[in-house]
Amino acid sequence: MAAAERSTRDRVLDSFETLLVTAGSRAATLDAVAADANVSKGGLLYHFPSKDELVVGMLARLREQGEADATKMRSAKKGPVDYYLSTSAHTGSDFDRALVAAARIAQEHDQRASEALADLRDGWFTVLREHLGDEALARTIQLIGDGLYFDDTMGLQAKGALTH
Amino acid sequence: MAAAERSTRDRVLDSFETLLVTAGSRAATLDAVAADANVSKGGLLYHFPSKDELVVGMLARLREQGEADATKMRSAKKGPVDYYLSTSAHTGSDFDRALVAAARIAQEHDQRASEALADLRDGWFTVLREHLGDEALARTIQLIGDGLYFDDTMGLQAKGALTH
DNA sequence: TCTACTGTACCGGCCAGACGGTATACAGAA
DNA sequence: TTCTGTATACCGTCTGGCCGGTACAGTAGA
Repeated sequence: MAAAERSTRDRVLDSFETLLVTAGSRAATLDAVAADANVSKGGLLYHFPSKDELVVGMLARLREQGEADATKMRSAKKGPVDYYLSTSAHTGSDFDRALVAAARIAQEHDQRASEALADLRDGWFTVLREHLGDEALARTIQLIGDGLYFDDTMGLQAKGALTH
Repeated sequence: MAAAERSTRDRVLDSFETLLVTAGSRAATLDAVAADANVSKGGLLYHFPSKDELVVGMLARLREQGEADATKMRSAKKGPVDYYLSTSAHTGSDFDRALVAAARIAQEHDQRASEALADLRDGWFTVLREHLGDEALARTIQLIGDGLYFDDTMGLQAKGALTH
């Protein structure tokens, strides 16, 4: 208990994301989230008064993570393209999980989630275009990244990966 | 009622897919599907004794559509690559809808749906590799197609599309 | 008469959310 | 330094509604 001093609030969001990713939105019920986060239902609802607030909180955290990622991408040793493609495939990071979780929410026609994801993609695209100086090429790189990401989140796994 | 003589069974599957795609799996309830298909709940359960059977029926139809698509791809005028990429972005076809619907189901960790999707992708890959004679290139083309597809199903829309 | 339904009535479980507690910490007053 | 008040961070139960599924009686057309 000394290390890993994660707040209840963060633990709840972690569990919400994990359930969304591993079991789908149907399974991500308040009870399930509370149980996974080792909080009572009442405790969960203290931090997030409704399920909708849980979504809002998750997306807010995603945006923070996204800004941090864009910064890392800009200053990556091997350059933004390599960074982008190598992190498009599943890395198992918290950011990854948040991304997939947001995608699940977006599918239930949630406007805010779709916007958050679109904004993230815009951010990456901006960095790629700045670096490459070519809009069409930047778009193609992004499509390949999307493809890698897609294959991975779908559990399809592209065997002959482009990266490495 | 003269034209569009679609069977009740097919109409139910259509509605199930449509609801999955446009509103997510949470919204695709038996009641909602029945209402959308203009069938009573009893009528729906006459054709599909359980929700699970609805999934099975949907995947069976998807596989049929998939085989037809691979055949069309092989004999496409402008070649398989053009056909593949131009149909990766949303075409609004029944096949498209079935594909996205299956992806929604797959996300709720449904093994059968994941398998059906993986088999479809294998089929496309085989055609691409046969035509191109290059495994790595075929894989890259498929990734770009996945990217286009991903962007589209996520409602992100790649503005400077490759297939314009 | 068989198929393909309609419509209604029901049930058990699950789910979001409401609500009434409880434990702890800290602050100011006496 | 003890008493009182208040805020924070929870716990656990309850309720009303929805969802999947059952049951069954009826019916129109081939």
